[in-house]
Amino acid sequence: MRQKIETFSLDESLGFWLYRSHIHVSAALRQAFQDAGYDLTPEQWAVLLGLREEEGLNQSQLGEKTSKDRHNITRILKQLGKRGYIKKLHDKKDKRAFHVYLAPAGHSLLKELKPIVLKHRDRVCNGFSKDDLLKIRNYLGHIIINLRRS
Amino acid sequence: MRQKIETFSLDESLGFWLYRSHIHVSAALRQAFQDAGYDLTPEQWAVLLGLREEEGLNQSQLGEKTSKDRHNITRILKQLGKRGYIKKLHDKKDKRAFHVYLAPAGHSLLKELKPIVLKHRDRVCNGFSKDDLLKIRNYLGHIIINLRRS
DNA sequence: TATATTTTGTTGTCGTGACAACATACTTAT
DNA sequence: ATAAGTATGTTGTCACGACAACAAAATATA
Repeated sequence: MRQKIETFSLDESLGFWLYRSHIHVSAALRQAFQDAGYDLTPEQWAVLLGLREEEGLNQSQLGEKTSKDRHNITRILKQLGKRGYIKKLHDKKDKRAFHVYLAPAGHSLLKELKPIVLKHRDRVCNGFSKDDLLKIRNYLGHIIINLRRS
Repeated sequence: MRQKIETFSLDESLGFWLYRSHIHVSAALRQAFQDAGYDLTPEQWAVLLGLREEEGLNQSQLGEKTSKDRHNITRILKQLGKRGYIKKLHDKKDKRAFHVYLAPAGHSLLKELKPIVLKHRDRVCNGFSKDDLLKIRNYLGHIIINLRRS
């Protein structure tokens, strides 16, 4: 009769594998931007992408979409605004809120970065079938759901 | 004849799913520590765990093990040292290097946190079979390998 | 041996994630 | 209508990831 050994290690930790893989993917994208001469962080990229999908969101909604809290969204938008990639318009009814849009420079940037990001994606996904990618996505979605409600 | 549409979105981005799931898992662990009255970050936890597996590593090796660069290791160890969880001993031969060890308080802490971490792990892994977990680990390992060599 | 290169670790800066405190303004309850 | 509660956004602090610059010491090379 074998006793169950309740222990843990980094290599057995799902959370740590998520950390590791995230770090690597993020670093590779950062590097790809840098190599191409763009001074853009992966986080800024995510916000731009979120914006393109749904322009006119307010900052909270944008944060929800990109899994960032409003504090961080504020600062990331500040960076993107400084570079002229986005613009914020006041909500006519709600004087607290803004609607965030891509500025023309933002649209251009997305187009310019497209080949870089596609190349990066191919590199990350090398060796995976469509089915693999779907499975990974489902697994990760499952993990997130596991943590949703207290 | 259907044309292939080369586009991308956050939901189709593997990197973004990794980001999202990592953020959720990390936040849940941080919260679990906090709820139990421990002021410890998931990163500090990872370093302690790495140390327990292999005491006496120097900082570079510890960084390699925990996927952190030496700059961050320096500062995380500073935090852990302040709290008395680790100790650094000079290498006899190499005057630049340290060997890092768990202090008694560090060993105690690991024991105390064990049930919290196991509970967290069960929550994250809820609904996954052993086989699922192995597959996820392989997928994530594959991604990391894809990014290893330029 | 003398010089150049590499390795180990620290410090400082910036961007980001977590969090508290705050101001403003919208919403709900009484 | 007034007050209480809630939502939006900003700012500040700390910890961490990325990176540059640096010091010290080991190693390689001439």
